[in-house]
Amino acid sequence: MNVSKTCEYAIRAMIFIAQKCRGGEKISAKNIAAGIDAPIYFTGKILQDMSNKGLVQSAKGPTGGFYLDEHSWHGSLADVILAIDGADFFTKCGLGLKQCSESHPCPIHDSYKKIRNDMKNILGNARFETFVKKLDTNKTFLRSK
Amino acid sequence: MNVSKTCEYAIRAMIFIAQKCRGGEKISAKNIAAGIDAPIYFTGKILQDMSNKGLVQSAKGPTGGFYLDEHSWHGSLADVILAIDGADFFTKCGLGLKQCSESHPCPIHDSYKKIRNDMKNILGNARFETFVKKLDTNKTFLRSK
DNA sequence: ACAATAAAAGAGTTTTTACTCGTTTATTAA
DNA sequence: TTAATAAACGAGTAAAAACTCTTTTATTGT
Repeated sequence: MNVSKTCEYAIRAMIFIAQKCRGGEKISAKNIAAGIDAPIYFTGKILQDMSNKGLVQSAKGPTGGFYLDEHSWHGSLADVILAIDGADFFTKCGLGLKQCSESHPCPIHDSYKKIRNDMKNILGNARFETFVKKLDTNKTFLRSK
Repeated sequence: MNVSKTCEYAIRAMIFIAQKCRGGEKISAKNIAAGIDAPIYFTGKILQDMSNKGLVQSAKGPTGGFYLDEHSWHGSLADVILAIDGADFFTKCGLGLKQCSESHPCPIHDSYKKIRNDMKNILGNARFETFVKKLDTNKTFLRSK
């Protein structure tokens, strides 16, 4: 999974917001950083970027913070990766060839295509809503103990 | 596939050497770099490292160069990744959590484990010998047109 | 012995990614 | 109407990854 660290933080932040903000509540960058065990200022920057890209919504001032509108709430992990890291994850050659296609394939083209399609499916179907319940019941976690 | 660019070059170099050196011939760093369309000095450095790690064999002087002994020849892509990038590729959490296990899993632990196991299998069974024939007959390529 | 060849070694530079921090702007509630 | 709060913005620094280049060492064929 060649996602940047930034993107990992973004995904964790996204899932965390989804969990915490179902009722329309907002949550601050500080609390998000704490909740996902990520560097605070850096998390702030990432959230700013995510907000610019429409992945999350934000409001300034006291009672402000980040949240998800209806549309964002239904998004998937694939959306985050695409927005943060770009299309490379879904399109780039497994061996880094600039040119790699059906008609000019690298040696691992076929097998890599297969696992990548699996990833595409998994990530595209991994909606934020999906994760909330297990987080609530402490069956899954977004940070270390 | 979170392999470094260095590792991509290493894999391509490895496959290239396998193809070119079946009869015990040796091939220079310069020719390898050309054959896989990689920066020449950098390729030299990577080969040096691969040689130190026993992934490839080398000989100095005229008629010298890189080649594969019996053992290296039977290696797999997984071996290269492990030697160059370390175990992270095969073990690290998909969301970058320091602590992620069956008993303390991240939200995508299970689905990520599945694709990672697929990758493990594919990469572990991808022996260099496997690739040679298709390269010979120009059905696959290690560089752009 | 020596010139040519090629890897090994060492010490860089450049670029990208990760990460910080002070200042400004918007919003709220007292 | 002002103090407090929180995001937005700008301009950084730090660390890691990618990449270069010169010098040294080993080997070969002449």
